[in-house]
Amino acid sequence: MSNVSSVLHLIEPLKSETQPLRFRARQPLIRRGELPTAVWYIEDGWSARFKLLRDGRRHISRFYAPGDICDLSWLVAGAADQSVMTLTPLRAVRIDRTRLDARLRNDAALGFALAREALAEMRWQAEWLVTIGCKSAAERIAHFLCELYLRLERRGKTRETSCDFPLSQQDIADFTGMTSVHACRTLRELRNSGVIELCRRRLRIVDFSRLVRMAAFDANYLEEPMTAAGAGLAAPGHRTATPECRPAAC
Amino acid sequence: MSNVSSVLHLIEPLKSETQPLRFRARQPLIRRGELPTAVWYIEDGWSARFKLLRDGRRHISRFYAPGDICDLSWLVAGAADQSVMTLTPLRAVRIDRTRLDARLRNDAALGFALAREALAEMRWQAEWLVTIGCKSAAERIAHFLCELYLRLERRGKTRETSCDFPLSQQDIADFTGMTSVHACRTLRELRNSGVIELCRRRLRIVDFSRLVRMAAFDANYLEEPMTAAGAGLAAPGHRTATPECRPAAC
DNA sequence: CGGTCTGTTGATCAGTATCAATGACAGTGG
DNA sequence: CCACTGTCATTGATACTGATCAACAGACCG
Repeated sequence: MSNVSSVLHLIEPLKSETQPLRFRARQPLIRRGELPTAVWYIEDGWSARFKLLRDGRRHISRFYAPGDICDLSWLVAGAADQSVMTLTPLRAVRIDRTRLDARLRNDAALGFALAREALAEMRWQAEWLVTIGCKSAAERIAHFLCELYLRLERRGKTRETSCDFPLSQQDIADFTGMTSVHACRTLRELRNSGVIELCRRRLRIVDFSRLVRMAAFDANYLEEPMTAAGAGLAAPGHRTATPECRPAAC
Repeated sequence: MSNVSSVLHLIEPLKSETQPLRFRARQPLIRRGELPTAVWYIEDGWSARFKLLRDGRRHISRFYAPGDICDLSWLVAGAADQSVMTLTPLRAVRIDRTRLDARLRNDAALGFALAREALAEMRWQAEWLVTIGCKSAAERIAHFLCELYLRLERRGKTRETSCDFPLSQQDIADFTGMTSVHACRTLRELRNSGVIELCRRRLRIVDFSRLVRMAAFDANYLEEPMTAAGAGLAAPGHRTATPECRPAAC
């Protein structure tokens, strides 16, 4: 993902065990409140970072797919404030936190790479905040599928136009902020309209450009035209601000 | 904010200008798609990071208050993917990006501090994702007010139990993912129930503990009891998972 | 002053949640 | 091999949160 010196490359010598560890599905990798002693480089399988509220509501704030590191935020001191559990059987390499932490204090290249990685993650989260914050159920799910597919494609984890998709509708719902019932209906619409196929834990993107349009998604973040100044054109309606910050709707 | 060597301390020698710069209210600090040439240490005033969708929907993903750096994510290469505009008149110190970037490659302490800062920001965003993703309008606004007050308190920007609050209801709405009309009604409920006072750009927390309860907020992240294992107790209803990840509702 | 923005309230509507029931399927143990 | 169990996807009926539309008053500003 990074260009010159990725975190993955730099932490290579820190892998504690020669053999990656294996976890069964639906096992906790960490529980909220625990102190992480390591981060995991995920070679295979999926997991989810989530939080439970007292009344049972659950929200998933992040999925980890093969190639992800789970979780960089554990490198700041203190207890994990969200839990992580595997969704499928998982194979992951353990990277000892103490050793990584110690090296970070001396190795500028590693610190730089880690900062870059963290900042990139921040950008992704900021984008997803916007999606959760103001898009419809259909847009949220379409956006999620676009993004997921592109992420897996960059890692060579897609075949033709399809990829593994081990998530239940409950998982999708908890990630996109809706109920599983509504996720079900929304997915059905997407399938009925012919933009995706989804069965037996496999997702196939039939019409990517249409999915992108349905998502109000832009891989290069093209949503906002940002014409030269956008000035001089006021937007109508309640959601209006001063001209220089509110280009006209289109 | 950090303990030993904060970013703020480390970037001290990088401040490009002796005098901080001033901006008027409602001016763009950056527009989406532009290449940032500096980050800003905000001494006084407020601003917002946001994104506009084609149809005019706006979502604010972050407010910057005095003491914040706007924005760390600009240190990764490439164009800004969200815009930032001032909400009030602003006084900020310019920190040249090229110089910061150059120093980052050699200075392990700076890289470490920056990484810590970025990771802390990630954690905040992940928490806010949960809030936006699964809480009610009243909970979201209450949560926001709790958090804002605590953040300002840490920086000594509160007096008694009150603080400046220059945000319009439209700003609050765009941040918490609702309409300004609904934000208005929700704020009114909070005022009517006597937990806050809010007038003439000043917020007063009358009953903090009740506000916390209304927010399902926990400053120390206490929402999830995370009893020893949480195991053996299945939760009812649609939003159910395996026992080890789903402690009973309460 | 006259325009613009903000806060406010009321009436109505749409999107999504909730509740309930069912069928398909996988895993388990007798 | 088959009943038993639990999970998951699905559908229908209904309820409710929050959006939308409309109108107006006060504050602020040129």
